[in-house]
This record gives sequence, C-alpha cells and structure tokens, in this order.
Amino acid sequence: MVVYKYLSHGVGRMNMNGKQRVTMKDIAQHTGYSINTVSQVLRGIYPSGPTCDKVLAAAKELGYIGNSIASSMRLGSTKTIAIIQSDISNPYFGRLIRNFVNILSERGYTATIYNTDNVLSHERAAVISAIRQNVDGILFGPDDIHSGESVEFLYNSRIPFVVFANDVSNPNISSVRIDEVKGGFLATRHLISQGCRNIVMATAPKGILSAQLRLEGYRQALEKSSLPYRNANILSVPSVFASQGGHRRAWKEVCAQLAQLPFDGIVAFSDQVALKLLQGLREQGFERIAIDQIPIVGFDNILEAFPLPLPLSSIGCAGEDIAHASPRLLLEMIEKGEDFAPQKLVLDVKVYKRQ
Amino acid sequence: MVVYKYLSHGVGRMNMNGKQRVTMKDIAQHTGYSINTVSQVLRGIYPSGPTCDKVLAAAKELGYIGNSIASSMRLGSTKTIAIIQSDISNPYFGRLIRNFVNILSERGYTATIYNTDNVLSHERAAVISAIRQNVDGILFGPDDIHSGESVEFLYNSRIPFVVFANDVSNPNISSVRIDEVKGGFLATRHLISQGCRNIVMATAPKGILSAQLRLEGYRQALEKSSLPYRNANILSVPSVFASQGGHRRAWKEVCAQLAQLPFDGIVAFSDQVALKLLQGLREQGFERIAIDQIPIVGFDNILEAFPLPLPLSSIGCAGEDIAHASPRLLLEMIEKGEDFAPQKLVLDVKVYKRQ
DNA sequence: GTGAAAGCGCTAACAT
DNA sequence: ATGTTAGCGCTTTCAC
Repeated sequence: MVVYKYLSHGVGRMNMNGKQRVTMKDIAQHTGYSINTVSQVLRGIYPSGPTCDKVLAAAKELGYIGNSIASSMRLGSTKTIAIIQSDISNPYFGRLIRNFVNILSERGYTATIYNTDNVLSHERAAVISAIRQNVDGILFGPDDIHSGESVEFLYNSRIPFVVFANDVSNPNISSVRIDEVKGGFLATRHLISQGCRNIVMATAPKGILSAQLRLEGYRQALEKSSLPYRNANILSVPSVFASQGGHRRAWKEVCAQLAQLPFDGIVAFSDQVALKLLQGLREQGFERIAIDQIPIVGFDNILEAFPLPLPLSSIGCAGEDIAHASPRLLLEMIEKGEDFAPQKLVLDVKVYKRQ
Repeated sequence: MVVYKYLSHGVGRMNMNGKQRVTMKDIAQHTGYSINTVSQVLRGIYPSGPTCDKVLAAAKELGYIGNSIASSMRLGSTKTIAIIQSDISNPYFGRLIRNFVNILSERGYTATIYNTDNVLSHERAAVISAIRQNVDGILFGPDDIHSGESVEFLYNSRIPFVVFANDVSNPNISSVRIDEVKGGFLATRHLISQGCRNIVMATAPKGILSAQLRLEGYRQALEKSSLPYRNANILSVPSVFASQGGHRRAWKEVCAQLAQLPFDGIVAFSDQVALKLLQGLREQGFERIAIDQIPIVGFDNILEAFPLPLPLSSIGCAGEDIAHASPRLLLEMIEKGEDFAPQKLVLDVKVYKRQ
C-alpha cells in the first residue's frame, strides 16, 4: 500500500519546510492503536485508563494539534462566525468588534472579519466569501444605503445572521440597535436642561435610518420644550469614513456653515461627527465659544474606551449593549435552528454626561 | 447505492431549515456531466464551449456557492491569515487591522481575528486555534511582556508569521516596526525647535522594547541640543488597555505628578497616552498652559484617520507603513516558502506637525 | 474496549 | 473532451 501516493503534488500534509504536520494517523502508528481509538481519546469520550494515557502521551510527545478543517468537514459546523462591517477602523466599531471576538471566543467560536469600506461590491464579496467558508453565522453591520440586497441574499440563503447597529424592514430578520428616537430626544433634552435654546442637529444623510430616527427624537424634544424647530439648524454632514478623504471639502463647508450659525449647543449624529465638527471649528479659528466649552452631545459613547480632554457627552446603552446582545442573539439563533423566532432588539439608552 | 447514508446524523449537507446546500454533485446530476467536469469548468480550466455553458448555467440556476473548506482540505491551503493582536479596539490597531484585511482581501485571502487582551493564556489559545484552523500565515502583534513564548512556539511550528509593530531578538523571525529611536529623536527635536526646554517623556514600562528605544531617541535629542536629561521628567505611564479600568488610579497619579512638573512640552509614548494625559490634566483643572496649547508629540499618528480638535503632533511612517509592509512581507514569505530569507523591516518615520 | 470502513465536498492523477 | 477513482484528516456507524 502506497500511503503517501500524492505527497508529490498535494501540499496537504506538508508545511513550509517540508516537515509533515502530525495527524491522528501518526499517533495511531506510534501507539499501535487505530485512528478511531485515538480520535475518541482526544475528544474525551473514552474511559480513562492505560489506553487513554498512552494516546495522550503520544499526542503530547509528537506535538499533535488537531485539524479543525477536517472535523468541520465531517461535522458540518465550522464554529466560525463572520463579522461583516463597513469600517472596522472606526473606534466605535473597533470596540464592538473586540467585544464580539471576545464573547465568541468564550463560547468556542472564532471570528472571520470583513471590511466592506461601505462599497457594495465588497459587501457582496464578503457575504459570498463567508458562505463559501461555511461559517455558522454572520454578524452583519451594513450601511443603510444598499443594505437591502445583501440582507435579502443572506435571508434567502438561510444562514443564521443578525444585523447590528442598524435595522431593516423585513420583520423576519433579527437585528440589534439602540433606541434611536429616545437617544435623539435625551441628547436634545440634556442640552436644553443646560440652558441651550438654539441647538444644531448635525445629522447624517436621510438614507440612513438611524439618522432619521435621531432627528425625530430631536424634534420631539424641542416640541416638548416649546422650542422652535429651525431648518437652518439641521446640518447634514458627510461620511466620516477614513477611506473617503475626498469628503474633506464637504466637511470644511459644513464646519464653515456651522461657524456662522448662532448656535449654543450641538447634537451630533455620532461622537466621530462631533469630533470632526469641533476640529473643523478649531481649524477655522472659531472663538465665540471656547472649543472645549461647547455644549455638545454625540452618540456611541466612545470616550468610555477612548478618553479625550473634551466635554463630549454622549448617548450610549443603558443596559445590555450591542456588543453583547448581538453575538448572544446570533448564537441563540444557531443553537435553536428552526425553533428560533426572529427578534428585533431595541436597546435602552442614556446620556453619559461629561463637562 | 445509498447516497445519503449519514444524513441522519451528519449536519454537513444541511443548513438551518433542512435545505441542503448545493454541491458540485448536484450540478453534475443536473447536467449529466461528471463531478470532475463540473469542477474543471467552475475553476475555469476548461475550454469554453457548450459543456462550459451548460455547467455554468446549472450552477447559476441552482445557486451554487463553493465550499472552501472542502477545497482547503484537498489543497492544503486555506487562503486564510490569522491576525493576533492584544487590543483591536485601540484606534491605531483598528486602522492597522482594517488595512490588513483590505490588503489580504485584494490578494485573495480572508482574515481570522484574535484579540488577546494582552493576557498570556489568550495569546496561547489564539496561536493554537490559528494553527488548528490551518491558516496559511499569521500576523502577530504581541505585547512585549510575554512575547517570547508564543513567538518561539510559532517559530518551531514552522508556520509563516510576521511580528508587527514590535520585534524580538531571534534574528530568524521576520518583523516590521518603525524606527523607534529616530521617532523619539524627531519628536523631541520638534519640541526643542518650538522653544521647549523642559520636555517630559511619558514612556511605557521598561519591559516594552519600543518604549526603551523611543526613550533613547529622546535622550539623544536632548544631548545634541545640550539640554539636561532629568530623571524627574521621565514619567512611566500605565497601560492604556480598555479592559484594564483598574489602572484608573495609576493614571490619576501620573497626571497629578505631571501637573506639578514645570514642563513646557511633552513627548508621549503614543497618541493614546498623549490624549489620556491631556484628559487627566484637564480633569485636574490644570491651567498653567491651556490644554489645547500644550506642545505635545505622540506616536502612531492616529489623528490622520481620527481628527480631533487638538494640536497633537505625532510620529508616523514616512514611506511604506506597517499596515502595508506586514501583509506584503507575510505573503512573500508564504509564496517563497523555504526560499524566503528572514527580514526585519525598520520603517522610516517623520513628524506629522499639528498646531 | 477496539478496529474497519464509509464519507463530508472537493481536486488531481490517470484512463479513455 | 470527459469519466473514474483516490485521498485530504477527521468522525461515526457498525461489527467484533
């Protein structure tokens, strides 16, 4: 019997310098037991005893490390989750992903990561790649603009997935987001309670669901305090994507526009937006209010993990946050299979105040 | 012939709702060709013609998506790279990882991500998991404190890997880092040229190689300008790890200490450290210099991707950066195999000035 | 308690 | 040009 008949062309058992990787077969040959026995021992479904000891000793001696690929193949589960996100360099999402990875790891899963840069073709490629890799589930953080296609594709492919930090209209798709309206409301009310009467809302383009909802909260808060809603106070800001440096001019214009307004407080679509605005104002020599005295509230509470010498208050989760709820929901979905009923989690928020 | 003999217990061909995933076998049955023919067509190594057309049409009709796991198994290569890093929520590393992922993706690789939180047991687990998953290579960003063990283990396991943003003494291990000494030198010289004469160096613990080297650069710059090196001006700061909130008191003390010093400029171990110091000073009501007027230089140039209303100058790469050099080096290593000679890249730096 | 053998989906060698 | 077959490393059934 020619055992390594294909060694000449198959790289399978070789590593870089030609040393073969140790397999169960090697342990079997070394100990004289069958591959099956070795497998059972290594998985701990074997009564302890001399056999067990010998096999484990051989495994240790030979430096055996299992091959997940092979067991995945047989078992049909890879214990891998794909995380698909538009910009993982964004500190807010960085923190999110770190928590995803840690939580998944605790539960025995590894994470594959895709960065779409908010480009549809990348998003498509990521989704296909994830399916091709047989991931057990997907954490999907899409941008609103073209979220529909990929989400529907995923839905039709029947792979378990959760949309995070966003939502889609299809009621059968599970998602996790914050209470955006309440967030907009609390942010605005916080500024009002500080004495602000002329509050600018720096919102994202209308296509973005969370922007719409936060703006609605802003409107409600003004109304409740009988303050006028002024169109001039609604500023639509460009993307904060690191990749899109082309937006520099657009940002400059927005900041110039802001500098002209007689505002006394700002609600920003996100902490990132807030910081960009403050930076823009500083760059333009804005002095009516000292930069680090401007009453401003953002979203995402990134200063919790990333302290800055600025009084940037922020809307963040009050209880369980997206970082924890999303993988929890996904894993539940994977474990329950068909018995899982879709859930749309809307997480409670509060103001994290900073002076 | 019982084809699906194991369907009852193997989940392999099933997905969530019991619908089986389409395989080449299905396409073969659908078209009447053999699996081999299908495989060849799908891989494009088949002359175009009627066969080709029919197979591709069937693949499209059935919604075929390949199974990377299966081909990996056969080919011995997973086209996957593991990224192992201590804290991916750190904005600097977030940006790095985003670039890694994008570059790898362009080259046909996917990325698996591990976050060690700077805990040795997590680091060990990540390394083992990566090997178990048969990744083709590893991008390893270790913390100095216990980098030795994992790095040596990786080295002995013969898996291609590159140490990034750090270095180890073993000359056979490839690594990518910035010119730390020059960075420390330029940062200090920049402040001196601004008129600073009493420059604090906020460095990390001695165990960290880059801290040692940056401090050496600081020393050299002072010497060159005939300025005294004062021990009182060397501040050792705690970790900035998001996970380690326990360091809060230590940070407070360091900032209090700093506030007492008659400094007129600061070199910080990283931009993160710089920001924490400024925040600490602000919290303590420091007023001798306005917070946003303090001459300060950090490392990593995170403001490039993450604008802030602060005059934080920073040391960053002058040419090719770590984000690009590391995956480039790793992929070269993977492709060349045994022919690859270890390289230790030390990237040139410059000051990114901000006022 | 232990072993033999099938098979997960795919690719490569070989045969026609 | 197309089919047959072995085998990647593992898990599971089934038989002893």
